[in-house]
Amino acid sequence: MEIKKAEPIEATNFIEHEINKDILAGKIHGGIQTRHPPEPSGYLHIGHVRNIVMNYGTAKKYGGVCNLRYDDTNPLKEKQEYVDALQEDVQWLGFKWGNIYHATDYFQANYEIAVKLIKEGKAYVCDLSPEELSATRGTLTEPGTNSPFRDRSVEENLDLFERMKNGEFEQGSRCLRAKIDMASPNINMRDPVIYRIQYLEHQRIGRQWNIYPSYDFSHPLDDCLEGVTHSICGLEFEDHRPLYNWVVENSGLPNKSRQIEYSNLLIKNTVSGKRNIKKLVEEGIVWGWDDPRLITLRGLRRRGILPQSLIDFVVAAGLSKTTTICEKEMLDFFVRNTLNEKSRRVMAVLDPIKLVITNYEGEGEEILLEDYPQRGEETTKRSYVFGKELLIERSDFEVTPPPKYHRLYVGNKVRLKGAYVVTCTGYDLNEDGSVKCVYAEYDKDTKSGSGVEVKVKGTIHWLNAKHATRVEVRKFDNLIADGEGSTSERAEIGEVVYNKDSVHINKNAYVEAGVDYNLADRYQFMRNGYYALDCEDSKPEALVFNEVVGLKGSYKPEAK
RNA sequence: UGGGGUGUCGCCAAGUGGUAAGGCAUGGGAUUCUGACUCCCACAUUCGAGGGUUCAAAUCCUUCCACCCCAGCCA
Repeated sequence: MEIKKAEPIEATNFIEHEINKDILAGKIHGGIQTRHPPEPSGYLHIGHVRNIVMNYGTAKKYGGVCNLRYDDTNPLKEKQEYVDALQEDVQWLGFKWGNIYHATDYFQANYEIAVKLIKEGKAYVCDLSPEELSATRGTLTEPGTNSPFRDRSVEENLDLFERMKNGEFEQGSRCLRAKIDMASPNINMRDPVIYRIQYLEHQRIGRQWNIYPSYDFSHPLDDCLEGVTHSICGLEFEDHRPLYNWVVENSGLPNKSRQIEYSNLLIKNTVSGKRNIKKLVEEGIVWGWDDPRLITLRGLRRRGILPQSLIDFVVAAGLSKTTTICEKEMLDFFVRNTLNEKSRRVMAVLDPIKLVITNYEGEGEEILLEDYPQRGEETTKRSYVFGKELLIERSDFEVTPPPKYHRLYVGNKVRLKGAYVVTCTGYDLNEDGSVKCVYAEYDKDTKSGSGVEVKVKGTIHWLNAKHATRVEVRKFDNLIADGEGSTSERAEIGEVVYNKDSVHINKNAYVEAGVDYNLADRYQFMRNGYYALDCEDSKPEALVFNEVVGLKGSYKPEAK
């Protein structure tokens, strides 16, 4: 891959400002390099999109490269399943990595640097148990105390570390610690553990290693080894930065990567965070990682949300160091925006009532409907059948219309999308008082495309009762955290109540006959910004539609 | 009560001493064969609060307040 020598660009966020400063200060000798370092311990969700956009996007803007690196230093949590899914999801988003690396690729190098640190007296093997170690770490307000093993000789440390590597000791019995400062006000600097013993089957390298470097040790090293110039990560690592720098400085590696932190992106009242989502999956509260009620990439995808919307949303949300909790409406806007641009339109009726065109004679006639009206003249068209007996949306007729209602009521004219202008003449009621059937007369001169202009205030969508396919429509709500307040905004599991009725199944919806729901295409319902789609993973007859797209600007009877 | 961060419109967010960008949401209007889209117009005399420096401060100093993160051999 061609890598451009770093030059300042017009900064759109504080990270770019920082990078520009580094370039101007002459700290960058080649191109900009970043990395996307997920731990394969779960599926990607919308919060990760910011990280992905930052890393891949920033590298791209500078003409540099972003590599994908699996941060697989903890076999306990990681699975091949997640490794595979991660790549698919990043590709689905449309980002391209330079190379794929694994933290495990650097285990030998990490090990050698650890040995070097031991030789320099900067690391030591500690025999304290995890409990003992914790007890000597001190507290937030009190300093820790030195380990009794802190001043072991280099020879003894070397020997012990070698034997840890060879698997001679029990898990948890010993660890390698960096010798920094037990009195540091920053707890991360109180002789952090940099290697631990673990006899676990690693999803990638099996039982090759008995010792595993910790994140704090391997991450900065891997960054430097790989040539990363800027290691962009979450705010939670901010107070690890001194340790990051300590490792970089003491590694002896020529490339000095710099860590820059930014805040995470959350959506208000949604359950976010890999750990939280995982819990929902494991406890069976949702169907899986791709449950459409979830904000995982796969969940959003099954809801019909396109990757472009997510990227646009994240870019629009900007970047800062304050915790970003966006309202769902903001995401909705970008979802609508992309869908509006890309979806193929199709007529559908979610809650049907019959409309009879009393003066219509004959078996029916062909009409043409635009597939993509947003493309203007470029659009393809499909053929559909107009007839005597139609289905319309229940909400498109009112017995006693509220003020400013301009759809169907007795005496009112309305255009049937793509077909004729009709005048409502009457209706039948069921025994329970609900509307059974609506009657109307059509004006044969008003066919769409005929050039005859009739001013009507409403246009409604419809289906031919004989040429409509009954489909199951499922509506998914975000699985939301309970109510207001900072705790629930963060959507911590265990502290929140979930909306119970988050899936709405409507088996009485209809769409145009002949529409192929196996296509990986998006369809937009006729009015109100409802979108329907088939999703690859769902059953062919299942049509998912998402309310996330909202009902912007629809008729509000309460508004005068 | 230790350390590290953050506080600019209902929600995001620019701004880095020269007199408050933009997006979402909202309200109003135009247009419309989707009450969608599009298009106009409105929307912070004020930047967590109080002091101070300066001709001039959201930007500098200072005191205070609020919230977030850190005591895994997790990342």
